[in-house]
Amino acid sequence: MINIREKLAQNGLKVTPQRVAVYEAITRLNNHPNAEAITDYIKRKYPNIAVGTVYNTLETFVQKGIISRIKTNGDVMRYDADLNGHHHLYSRDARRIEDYHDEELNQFLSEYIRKKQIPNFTVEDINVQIVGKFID
Amino acid sequence: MINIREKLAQNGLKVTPQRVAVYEAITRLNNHPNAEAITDYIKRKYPNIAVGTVYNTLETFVQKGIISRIKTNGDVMRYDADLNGHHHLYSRDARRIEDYHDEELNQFLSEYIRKKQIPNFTVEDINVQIVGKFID
DNA sequence: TTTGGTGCAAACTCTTTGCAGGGTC
DNA sequence: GACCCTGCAAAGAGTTTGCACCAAA
Repeated sequence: MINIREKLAQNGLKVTPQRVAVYEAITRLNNHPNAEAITDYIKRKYPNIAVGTVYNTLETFVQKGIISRIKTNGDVMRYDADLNGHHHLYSRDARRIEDYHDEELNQFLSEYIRKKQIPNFTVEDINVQIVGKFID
Repeated sequence: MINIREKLAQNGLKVTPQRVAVYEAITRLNNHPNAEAITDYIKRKYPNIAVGTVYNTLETFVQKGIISRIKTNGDVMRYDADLNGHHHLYSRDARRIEDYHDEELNQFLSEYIRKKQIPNFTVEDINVQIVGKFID
């Protein structure tokens, strides 16, 4: 869990209530929310926040590496505040996305890919999507 | 390489020039094209095809399992006609997506995940996204 | 004749952008 | 005051939908 105020400062970004709220919304919601869910959440506390601000903030955060975008089926953009290497479980339609932490898998994959040496490509990150059915 | 006419028939879909064209566009372009690229490609041959038709067709194909959607950063929907288990190399901004075939990796992953038994989840498919830099 | 499927255009959703106002160093 | 950030509203891009027409079984 990072301190968002410090993180903003480190990146030369002003610490504003909106930015803090956006970051907190993502961590609290922790369902890899989209911009709408984030905005709704924040509006409970700051009813005046503008969607434009939310989108701008999210984009800034992604650029600075404070959060990351999660790959979806292309319908909406979704965000993740957890930057520790982890993977995701997807429902078939990709509406539901949950974390899958597996250090053993991480180890194996980075080692495997390092050895494999993909031609004309420099690997920066490896993400596993496990698609299937959630059983509740 | 499947025979699209047969495939359509098997799925109770009428064999129309548009449907065949959409399928061929995806295989020919083979850059995991979006609807726009597919439409542009088809228009060279059938200038009258409607975008609505392309979208409808793509959705139908995905539902029937004739093609699949590729996960993106949420900007646009992109499609893949190759249903054989394979993975993808992504540029950081996810604009460029290339195939990564690796049977050894497939073997390992399906075996690994099978053994691992993720609670409350039935695995149907595993996809690895390798994010990094293409060197041309 | 009934049932899809297509073209066209309008509608809708999600995201980006321009601009005026406000806060902060 | 210069700069950055925000709210608001409009614009833009991508996708979906409704409807009339057409073609094939």
